[in-house]
Amino acid sequence: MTAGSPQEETLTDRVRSAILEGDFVPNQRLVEADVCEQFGAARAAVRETFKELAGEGLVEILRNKGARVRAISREEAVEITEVRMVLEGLSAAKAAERVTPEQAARLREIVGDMREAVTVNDLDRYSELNAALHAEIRAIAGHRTSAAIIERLGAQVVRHKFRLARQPGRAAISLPQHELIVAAIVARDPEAAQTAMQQHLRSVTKALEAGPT
Amino acid sequence: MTAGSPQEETLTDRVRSAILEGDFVPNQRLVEADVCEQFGAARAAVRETFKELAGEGLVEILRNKGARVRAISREEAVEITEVRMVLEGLSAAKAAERVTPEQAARLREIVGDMREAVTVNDLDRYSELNAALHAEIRAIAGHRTSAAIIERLGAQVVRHKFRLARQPGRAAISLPQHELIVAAIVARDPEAAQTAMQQHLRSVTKALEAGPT
DNA sequence: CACGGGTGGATTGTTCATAATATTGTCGAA
DNA sequence: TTCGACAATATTATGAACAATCCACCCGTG
Repeated sequence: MTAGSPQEETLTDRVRSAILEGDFVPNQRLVEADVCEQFGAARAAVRETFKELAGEGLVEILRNKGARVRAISREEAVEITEVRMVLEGLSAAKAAERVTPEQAARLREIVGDMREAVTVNDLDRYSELNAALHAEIRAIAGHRTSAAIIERLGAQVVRHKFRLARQPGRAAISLPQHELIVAAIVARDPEAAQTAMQQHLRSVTKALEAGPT
Repeated sequence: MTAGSPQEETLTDRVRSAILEGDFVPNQRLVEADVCEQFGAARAAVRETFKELAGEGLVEILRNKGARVRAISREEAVEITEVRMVLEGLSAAKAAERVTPEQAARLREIVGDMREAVTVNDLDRYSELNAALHAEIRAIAGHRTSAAIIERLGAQVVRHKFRLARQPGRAAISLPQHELIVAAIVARDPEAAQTAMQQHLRSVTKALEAGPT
């Protein structure tokens, strides 16, 4: 998870990336033979990959009908964000307990960059930094169980997140929330960190519910 | 999830049950050929099953070395319980928002049975009712995402939970906590339900940490 | 007796062929 | 024309065989 062995990229990773990159769109059928050819793999391997990704919630398998990219409804995206809310809250609390001065500096640095990205209105960069900040907090928390689940859930809602980041004024709203979170962690205040993170994601939930279908 | 189609039990389900029942013990190697014979399945199917269960965290696969039942350390059990803490807290809060009078009655009934089980010192029954109560709360919450994760995590720690339930006085400690949770849900007080549930699981974490290695 | 290397058995990883199943298109009758 | 049964096709599910890899044991040597 942190820095696993540099072994070759597995087929599952490649197919997952393809889904995340949008090479396969939601509800698209994944015909085994086609995927085989596309990735130069055997059918058995592809089948195993589908089962694996089904466990991650990225594809769904219908008996005798094959696999397809799972489409995630807005309701489900809200549920997922609610779960992330409490898990990232836990993560933030743990991070506040364990943060070192170096890590604190790193957090401040990221937030500083976010602030700048907002002023120059660079949404892509802001989104990138947002992901980096959350990831850094997870790393500081050192809580593998929650980190793994958060990442898995995050993969399921990439599409929704993407659209969300493009809502006008979204960055301006979330920036102060991020500042609050980092401030609490740096101050080593677990409870404040947890509530700050939860409020941040609650606002994401709200935005999702208000957004397009 | 709730009452899916009555289709035949899949191989994955059967192997998962075998692990949960203890037919396979932690760290036991799962040789493909053996499992094939034992369940009368083909190797390809067994392989797929292993990949699937690996995704659920029940088995681990070592490249070119096969699969084995994953052993969960006490530290990991604590982490898992921490995650369950916040997720079941979310679940309890949602349940408090949505509970109907009939459901409230059912909750009270379960707690009543728990109380009785404690007086007659029937630990098995208490453990059973405990699971039933938590499941009922999840059902009331109607939050599939969190329910699925909670159940997956619960499967990983069955062994630890089993030992925990046997600690002397454990039931006497957790009974009032359960009463508090149900009271909050019945009173339709989400925040109280959430904190009550979190405190309950926090005590489980404590007990785990204090328990045997 | 300790150590290194090689060899044989066991087990996994991969490929291909075959059977089972669902879907789609076609034809005929009302 | 429209509906239903039936056949053709596409796709998945299963099974068997082959190749690659790892592991433990054994033997020879210093």
